[in-house]
Amino acid sequence: MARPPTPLLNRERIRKAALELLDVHGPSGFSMRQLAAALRVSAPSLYSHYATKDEVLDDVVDAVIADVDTSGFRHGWRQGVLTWARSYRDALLAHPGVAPLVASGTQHRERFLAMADRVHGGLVGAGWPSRRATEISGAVKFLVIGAVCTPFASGFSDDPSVYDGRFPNLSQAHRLRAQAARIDRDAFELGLVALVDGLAASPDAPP
Amino acid sequence: MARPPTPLLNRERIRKAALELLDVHGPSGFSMRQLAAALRVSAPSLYSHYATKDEVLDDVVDAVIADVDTSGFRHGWRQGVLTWARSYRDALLAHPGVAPLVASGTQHRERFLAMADRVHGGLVGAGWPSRRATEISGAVKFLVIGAVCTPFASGFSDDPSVYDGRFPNLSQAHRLRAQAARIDRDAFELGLVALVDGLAASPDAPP
DNA sequence: ACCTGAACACCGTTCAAGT
DNA sequence: ACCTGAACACCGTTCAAGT
Repeated sequence: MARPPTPLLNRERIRKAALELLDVHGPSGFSMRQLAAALRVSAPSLYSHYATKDEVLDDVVDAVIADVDTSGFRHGWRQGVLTWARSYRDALLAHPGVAPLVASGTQHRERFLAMADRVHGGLVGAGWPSRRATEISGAVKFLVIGAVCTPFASGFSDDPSVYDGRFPNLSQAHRLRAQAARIDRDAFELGLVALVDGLAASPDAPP
Repeated sequence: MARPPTPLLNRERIRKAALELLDVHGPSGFSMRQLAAALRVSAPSLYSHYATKDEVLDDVVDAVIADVDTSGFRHGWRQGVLTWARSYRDALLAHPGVAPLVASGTQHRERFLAMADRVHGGLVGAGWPSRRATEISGAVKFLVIGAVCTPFASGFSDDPSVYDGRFPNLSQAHRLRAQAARIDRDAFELGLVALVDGLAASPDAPP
């Protein structure tokens, strides 16, 4: 079936199937051949719509980032940063397979730049020096990316005998795994609020 | 040359060559076949010493983590956290290819647990409730991993025309790239100090 | 025990060929 | 323009064979 009357594929269909494949099988289970199979098409067909695998993944990241909320700066820089960071984390947490792609990408995409632009504008508009605004954006992004790339609590074993004796301070660590999602969120929230509080207390902080 | 009198390989030689290969070619350029070639050996030979590629990478991570300094808790929890976070970042920044491996790994390795144990012990010993200590460890780790996985400033383009008009707040963004390393460090330092300051100001903070 | 070449089931991507 | 099968240069890993 070559050149069917109505095209079998378009970028949107490919992007949606790619996101689904990432969600279900994770980044390591994602391949152009698997993606093509999910779309009931041969692998080279994808190259009529995307030049490379990375371009497909770039588009997926872009779509996920679209949900990030930068409107909070209307209510001051603190609220702006809190809303941005939380919605950024939420968006990536909804698609864990996408997080590593955000971390490693060079992110020249429109939506990334638009997001960075609004955040920087919000901070400078509130009175932060441009230089400080850049650093604050960076620090918050680090926290979000870290929180989303490396689930902290789930990194521990759920077998208590792993810790017994050898790591006395982690003797309760096996309980971490059971509540991993909550602990990861609490750790993120603690870090985010402490960071914003610390910034508010700094000498050059705007009111 | 089968079964030579003196073995050609051992885990240490493999691990060192693997780290070098990662440093030079990055994670995407790392393969068991390339590693074997660097050691002037056939690829299957590696499987006499490591069961899988992941096991090799695990060992490399473990060796890099060995440099992390958790001794600062002798001088109080603030100094402990600052020293830990900075040396953790330094260790990973010295081997950028290793950072994504730390982020994605489940990290059951001895040295990870030993590090987590000392940090948790240091925080609890200083007077933080165990629960809070876990969250603080997590938040700091998020910041470090984020800082090391996703170079912030270098994610921007060095072509000014990319920003002109469309992203007014980023009009100076092309200057970021030139000083990317310094800006990334400043953003990390700002975030780290603000986080520790914010923690120190919290209601349940020990003296 | 430790190394080898051959082989299996995968990759991303290119290309000539079809409509 | 859009899709196909065949092919190229790669993967990680297994396995029988050698010493």
